[in-house]
Amino acid sequence: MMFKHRDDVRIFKALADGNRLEILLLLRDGEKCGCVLLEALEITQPTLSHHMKILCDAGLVEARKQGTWMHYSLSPEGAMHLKQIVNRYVITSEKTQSSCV
Amino acid sequence: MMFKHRDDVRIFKALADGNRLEILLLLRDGEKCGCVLLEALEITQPTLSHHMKILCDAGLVEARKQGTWMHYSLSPEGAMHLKQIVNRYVITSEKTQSSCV
DNA sequence: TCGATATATTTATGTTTGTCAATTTTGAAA
DNA sequence: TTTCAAAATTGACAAACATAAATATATCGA
Repeated sequence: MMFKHRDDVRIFKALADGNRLEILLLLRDGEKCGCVLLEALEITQPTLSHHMKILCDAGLVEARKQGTWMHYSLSPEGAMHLKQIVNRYVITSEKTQSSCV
Repeated sequence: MMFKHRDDVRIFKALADGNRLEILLLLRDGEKCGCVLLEALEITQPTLSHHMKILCDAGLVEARKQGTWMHYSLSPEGAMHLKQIVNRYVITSEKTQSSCV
Protein backbone atom coordinates (compact mmCIF):
# COMPACT_ATOMS: atom_id res chain seq x y z
CA MET A 1 0.00 0.00 0.00
CA MET A 2 2.74 2.37 0.96
CA PHE A 3 4.44 1.47 -2.29
CA LYS A 4 1.58 1.76 -4.72
CA HIS A 5 2.71 3.40 -7.95
CA ARG A 6 6.14 3.83 -6.40
CA ASP A 7 7.98 4.71 -9.58
CA ASP A 8 5.37 7.23 -10.67
CA VAL A 9 5.31 8.77 -7.21
CA ARG A 10 9.07 9.20 -7.40
CA ILE A 11 8.73 11.18 -10.61
CA PHE A 12 5.96 13.43 -9.31
CA LYS A 13 7.86 13.95 -6.06
CA ALA A 14 10.81 15.11 -8.10
CA LEU A 15 8.58 17.75 -9.65
CA ALA A 16 7.03 18.81 -6.35
CA ASP A 17 9.63 21.39 -5.35
CA GLY A 18 10.07 24.97 -6.48
CA ASN A 19 13.82 24.83 -6.77
CA ARG A 20 13.71 21.67 -8.86
CA LEU A 21 11.13 23.19 -11.20
CA GLU A 22 13.40 26.21 -11.53
CA ILE A 23 16.29 23.89 -12.40
CA LEU A 24 14.23 22.28 -15.15
CA LEU A 25 13.44 25.70 -16.58
CA LEU A 26 17.14 26.59 -16.54
CA LEU A 27 17.90 23.39 -18.44
CA ARG A 28 15.30 24.06 -21.10
CA ASP A 29 17.69 26.11 -23.19
CA GLY A 30 20.39 23.49 -23.12
CA GLU A 31 22.94 21.67 -21.04
CA LYS A 32 24.35 23.46 -18.02
CA CYS A 33 27.03 22.58 -15.52
CA GLY A 34 26.38 22.49 -11.80
CA CYS A 35 28.36 25.62 -11.07
CA VAL A 36 26.17 27.63 -13.44
CA LEU A 37 23.00 26.27 -11.86
CA LEU A 38 24.44 27.09 -8.46
CA GLU A 39 24.86 30.74 -9.42
CA ALA A 40 21.30 30.96 -10.65
CA LEU A 41 19.74 29.45 -7.53
CA GLU A 42 19.92 30.78 -4.03
CA ILE A 43 20.86 27.49 -2.46
CA THR A 44 24.10 25.94 -1.27
CA GLN A 45 26.15 23.41 -3.22
CA PRO A 46 25.13 20.38 -1.12
CA THR A 47 21.51 21.30 -1.61
CA LEU A 48 21.95 21.56 -5.35
CA SER A 49 23.69 18.20 -5.40
CA HIS A 50 20.77 16.74 -3.48
CA HIS A 51 18.23 18.15 -5.93
CA MET A 52 20.17 16.97 -8.98
CA LYS A 53 20.28 13.46 -7.59
CA ILE A 54 16.52 13.47 -7.17
CA LEU A 55 15.97 14.75 -10.71
CA CYS A 56 18.40 12.20 -12.15
CA ASP A 57 16.95 9.31 -10.15
CA ALA A 58 13.53 10.26 -11.48
CA GLY A 59 14.90 10.05 -15.01
CA LEU A 60 14.02 13.65 -15.77
CA VAL A 61 17.60 14.88 -16.06
CA GLU A 62 20.74 13.36 -17.51
CA ALA A 63 24.20 13.93 -16.09
CA ARG A 64 27.44 13.97 -18.03
CA LYS A 65 30.71 14.05 -16.18
CA GLN A 66 33.64 15.88 -17.70
CA GLY A 67 36.63 16.22 -15.47
CA THR A 68 35.54 17.96 -12.33
CA TRP A 69 32.38 19.30 -13.87
CA MET A 70 28.98 17.73 -14.07
CA HIS A 71 26.88 18.76 -17.03
CA TYR A 72 23.14 18.40 -16.70
CA SER A 73 20.49 18.32 -19.37
CA LEU A 74 16.82 17.49 -19.72
CA SER A 75 16.19 13.87 -20.63
CA PRO A 76 13.99 13.57 -23.72
CA GLU A 77 13.11 10.03 -22.68
CA GLY A 78 12.22 11.24 -19.21
CA ALA A 79 10.01 13.93 -20.69
CA MET A 80 8.23 11.41 -22.87
CA HIS A 81 7.79 9.04 -19.98
CA LEU A 82 6.37 11.79 -17.81
CA LYS A 83 3.81 12.69 -20.43
CA GLN A 84 2.76 9.06 -20.70
CA ILE A 85 2.35 8.84 -16.95
CA VAL A 86 0.29 12.01 -16.83
CA ASN A 87 -2.01 10.60 -19.48
CA ARG A 88 -2.42 7.43 -17.48
CA TYR A 89 -3.71 9.18 -14.38
CA VAL A 90 -5.56 12.11 -15.71
CA ILE A 91 -7.04 11.21 -19.05
CA THR A 92 -10.77 11.68 -19.22
CA SER A 93 -13.11 9.21 -20.83
CA GLU A 94 -16.86 9.65 -21.25
CA LYS A 95 -18.52 11.34 -18.36
CA THR A 96 -20.57 8.87 -16.35
CA GLN A 97 -22.39 9.33 -13.11
CA SER A 98 -21.59 7.87 -9.75
CA SER A 99 -23.21 4.52 -9.16
CA CYS A 100 -24.53 5.48 -5.72
CA VAL A 101 -26.71 8.41 -6.80
CA MET B 1 12.30 31.85 -3.37
CA MET B 2 10.55 29.38 -1.13
CA PHE B 3 7.42 30.14 -3.10
CA LYS B 4 8.75 29.83 -6.60
CA HIS B 5 6.24 28.16 -8.90
CA ARG B 6 3.95 27.76 -5.93
CA ASP B 7 0.82 26.85 -7.85
CA ASP B 8 2.61 24.32 -10.03
CA VAL B 9 4.27 22.79 -6.99
CA ARG B 10 0.86 22.39 -5.39
CA ILE B 11 -0.32 20.38 -8.39
CA PHE B 12 2.71 18.12 -8.53
CA LYS B 13 2.57 17.61 -4.76
CA ALA B 14 -1.02 16.45 -5.16
CA LEU B 15 0.26 13.81 -7.58
CA ALA B 16 3.17 12.79 -5.38
CA ASP B 17 1.35 10.23 -3.28
CA GLY B 18 0.46 6.64 -4.06
CA ASN B 19 -3.02 6.76 -2.55
CA ARG B 20 -3.90 9.90 -4.48
CA LEU B 21 -2.69 8.36 -7.74
CA GLU B 22 -4.86 5.35 -6.96
CA ILE B 23 -7.81 7.65 -6.40
CA LEU B 24 -7.27 9.26 -9.80
CA LEU B 25 -7.21 5.83 -11.42
CA LEU B 26 -10.46 4.93 -9.68
CA LEU B 27 -12.04 8.12 -11.01
CA ARG B 28 -10.93 7.45 -14.58
CA ASP B 29 -14.00 5.38 -15.32
CA GLY B 30 -16.38 7.99 -14.01
CA GLU B 31 -17.69 9.80 -11.00
CA LYS B 32 -17.54 8.01 -7.66
CA CYS B 33 -18.76 8.90 -4.21
CA GLY B 34 -16.48 9.00 -1.21
CA CYS B 35 -17.85 5.85 0.37
CA VAL B 36 -16.99 3.84 -2.74
CA LEU B 37 -13.47 5.24 -2.80
CA LEU B 38 -13.16 4.43 0.86
CA GLU B 39 -13.96 0.77 0.23
CA ALA B 40 -11.38 0.57 -2.53
CA LEU B 41 -8.56 2.10 -0.49
CA GLU B 42 -7.09 0.78 2.71
CA ILE B 43 -7.22 4.08 4.54
CA THR B 44 -9.54 5.62 7.11
CA GLN B 45 -12.27 8.11 6.33
CA PRO B 46 -10.44 11.18 7.69
CA THR B 47 -7.44 10.28 5.58
CA LEU B 48 -9.57 9.99 2.46
CA SER B 49 -11.18 13.33 3.22
CA HIS B 50 -7.70 14.82 3.57
CA HIS B 51 -6.57 13.42 0.22
CA MET B 52 -9.71 14.56 -1.58
CA LYS B 53 -9.19 18.08 -0.33
CA ILE B 54 -5.65 18.10 -1.69
CA LEU B 55 -6.80 16.80 -5.08
CA CYS B 56 -9.63 19.33 -5.23
CA ASP B 57 -7.43 22.24 -4.14
CA ALA B 58 -5.01 21.31 -6.90
CA GLY B 59 -7.86 21.49 -9.40
CA LEU B 60 -7.42 17.89 -10.47
CA VAL B 61 -10.72 16.66 -9.06
CA GLU B 62 -14.19 18.15 -8.89
CA ALA B 63 -16.59 17.57 -6.03
CA ARG B 64 -20.36 17.51 -6.23
CA LYS B 65 -22.42 17.38 -3.08
CA GLN B 66 -25.70 15.53 -3.10
CA GLY B 67 -27.33 15.12 0.25
CA THR B 68 -24.91 13.39 2.53
CA TRP B 69 -22.78 12.14 -0.29
CA MET B 70 -19.87 13.74 -2.04
CA HIS B 71 -19.36 12.72 -5.63
CA TYR B 72 -15.90 13.10 -7.05
CA SER B 73 -14.78 13.17 -10.66
CA LEU B 74 -11.70 14.02 -12.67
CA SER B 75 -11.59 17.63 -13.77
CA PRO B 76 -11.07 17.94 -17.54
CA GLU B 77 -9.81 21.49 -17.03
CA GLY B 78 -7.41 20.30 -14.36
CA ALA B 79 -6.14 17.61 -16.69
CA MET B 80 -5.57 20.12 -19.48
CA HIS B 81 -3.83 22.51 -17.12
CA LEU B 82 -1.57 19.76 -15.85
CA LYS B 83 -0.52 18.85 -19.36
CA GLN B 84 0.28 22.46 -20.10
CA ILE B 85 2.40 22.70 -16.99
CA VAL B 86 4.28 19.54 -17.83
CA ASN B 87 5.08 20.93 -21.25
CA ARG B 88 6.36 24.11 -19.69
CA TYR B 89 8.94 22.38 -17.54
CA VAL B 90 9.99 19.45 -19.57
CA ILE B 91 9.76 20.33 -23.24
CA THR B 92 12.98 19.87 -25.12
CA SER B 93 14.34 22.37 -27.61
CA GLU B 94 17.49 21.95 -29.73
CA LYS B 95 20.28 20.22 -27.93
CA THR B 96 23.05 22.66 -27.10
CA GLN B 97 26.15 22.15 -25.05
CA SER B 98 26.95 23.62 -21.68
CA SER B 99 28.72 26.97 -21.90
CA CYS B 100 31.45 25.98 -19.46
CA VAL B 101 32.86 23.05 -21.42
C1' DT C 1 -37.24 14.57 17.55
C1' DC C 2 -34.25 10.80 17.18
C1' DG C 3 -31.07 7.73 15.01
C1' DA C 4 -28.19 6.41 11.25
C1' DT C 5 -24.90 7.48 7.70
C1' DA C 6 -21.49 10.27 5.02
C1' DT C 7 -18.24 13.68 5.43
C1' DA C 8 -15.30 17.29 7.65
C1' DT C 9 -12.41 18.94 11.40
C1' DT C 10 -9.30 18.70 15.27
C1' DT C 11 -5.47 16.80 17.50
C1' DA C 12 -1.56 14.04 17.94
C1' DT C 13 2.25 11.22 16.09
C1' DG C 14 5.83 9.17 13.37
C1' DT C 15 8.04 9.84 8.88
C1' DT C 16 9.77 12.31 5.11
C1' DT C 17 11.80 16.31 3.16
C1' DG C 18 14.61 20.58 2.21
C1' DT C 19 18.27 22.88 3.97
C1' DC C 20 22.92 24.05 5.57
C1' DA C 21 27.58 23.35 7.88
C1' DA C 22 31.32 20.50 7.83
C1' DT C 23 33.85 17.12 5.62
C1' DT C 24 35.29 14.06 1.97
C1' DT C 25 36.08 12.74 -2.70
C1' DT C 26 37.39 13.57 -7.36
C1' DG C 27 40.04 15.41 -11.11
C1' DA C 28 43.10 18.59 -13.22
C1' DA C 29 46.78 21.86 -13.22
C1' DA C 30 51.01 23.77 -11.22
C1' DT D 1 53.18 15.86 -4.84
C1' DT D 2 50.76 19.86 -3.69
C1' DT D 3 47.05 22.88 -4.60
C1' DC D 4 42.76 24.25 -6.13
C1' DA D 5 37.99 23.83 -7.80
C1' DA D 6 33.70 21.10 -8.43
C1' DA D 7 30.83 17.82 -6.65
C1' DA D 8 29.25 14.25 -3.28
C1' DT D 9 28.48 12.71 1.40
C1' DT D 10 27.41 13.01 6.27
C1' DG D 11 25.00 14.79 10.18
C1' DA D 12 21.73 17.70 12.23
C1' DC D 13 17.47 20.23 12.42
C1' DA D 14 13.06 22.45 11.46
C1' DA D 15 9.09 22.27 8.51
C1' DA D 16 5.87 19.65 5.93
C1' DC D 17 3.30 15.47 5.34
C1' DA D 18 0.41 11.08 5.78
C1' DT D 19 -2.08 8.89 8.98
C1' DA D 20 -5.48 7.62 12.53
C1' DA D 21 -8.45 8.39 16.81
C1' DA D 22 -11.79 11.21 18.51
C1' DT D 23 -15.11 14.53 17.72
C1' DA D 24 -18.15 17.55 15.12
C1' DT D 25 -21.25 18.67 11.29
C1' DA D 26 -24.70 17.72 7.89
C1' DT D 27 -28.53 15.29 5.80
C1' DC D 28 -31.99 12.08 5.43
C1' DG D 29 -35.62 8.87 7.03
C1' DA D 30 -38.41 6.90 10.74
